[in-house]
Amino acid sequence: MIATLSIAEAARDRRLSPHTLRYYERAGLLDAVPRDRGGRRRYTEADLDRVLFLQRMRRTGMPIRLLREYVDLVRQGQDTTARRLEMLEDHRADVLLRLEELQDALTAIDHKISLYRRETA
Amino acid sequence: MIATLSIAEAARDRRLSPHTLRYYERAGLLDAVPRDRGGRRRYTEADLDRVLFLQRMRRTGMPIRLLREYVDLVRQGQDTTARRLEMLEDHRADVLLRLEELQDALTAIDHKISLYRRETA
DNA sequence: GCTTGACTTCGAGCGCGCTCGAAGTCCTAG
DNA sequence: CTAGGACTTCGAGCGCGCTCGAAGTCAAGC
Repeated sequence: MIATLSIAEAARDRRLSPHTLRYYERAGLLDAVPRDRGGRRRYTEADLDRVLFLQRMRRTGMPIRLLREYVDLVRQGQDTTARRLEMLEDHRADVLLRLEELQDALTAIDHKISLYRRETA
Repeated sequence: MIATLSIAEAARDRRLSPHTLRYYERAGLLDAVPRDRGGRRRYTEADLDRVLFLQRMRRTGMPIRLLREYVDLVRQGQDTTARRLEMLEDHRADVLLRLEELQDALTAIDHKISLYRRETA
């Protein structure tokens, strides 16, 4: 038998709150999480993988709305892969742009820091 | 005489809205912008430089609250440079962290994209 | 049987960063 | 003198992504 996790365990595992896990489910980002006899959620490895994916996308700025769209496509099955690929490529371009922005800002910050260091010394 | 810009010009120049420029001023992020006889703002180069700085910091996720704190330190003068340096270093660490996150996500996205490409082909 | 505590659903609330719109002022051109 | 348009202030509103709390349920341990 495979191990499943309670919401508290899953939350600890993925370093987010049970509130957020329920919110993601409500928001349509997780397929109906299986329940035990008492109606409590039992997270499977697949659920946790999905959460990991969501976290990565969220951290890189993909909005919930688009994530829901993507997840809906996954639910609709095989013939949506082209559209999903397109979404991933779009997001990839976004990430590259933000990488550039961060690099640019890093340069500026470093410049300013070195000015301050000189001044303070 | 040095050129100054109206709010519309400044906004165009910095690619943000007049609303946002006023908001930044209200939020204490810009020193009182000089006005013409009619009470309308005239942005100096120094103002635009400040805006550029703010934009860079905002784009890299520094909250308005911290920016106000920083700007307040600038207003307080020379003996706050140590604290300002500290803030910049803190933010720098943040940026590095987010760079790592982005890189990590990029790898994951690329992996997923290549899976989709294989599947679609 | 009773308590405890981790869970459930639901709707409301919050902090952030704008974004907008109403109402008024002022300069310029005709 | 008038109309137009770009500005002003002010407060309210909005979209996002959680975050929280109330009220109820359920299973386990004593």
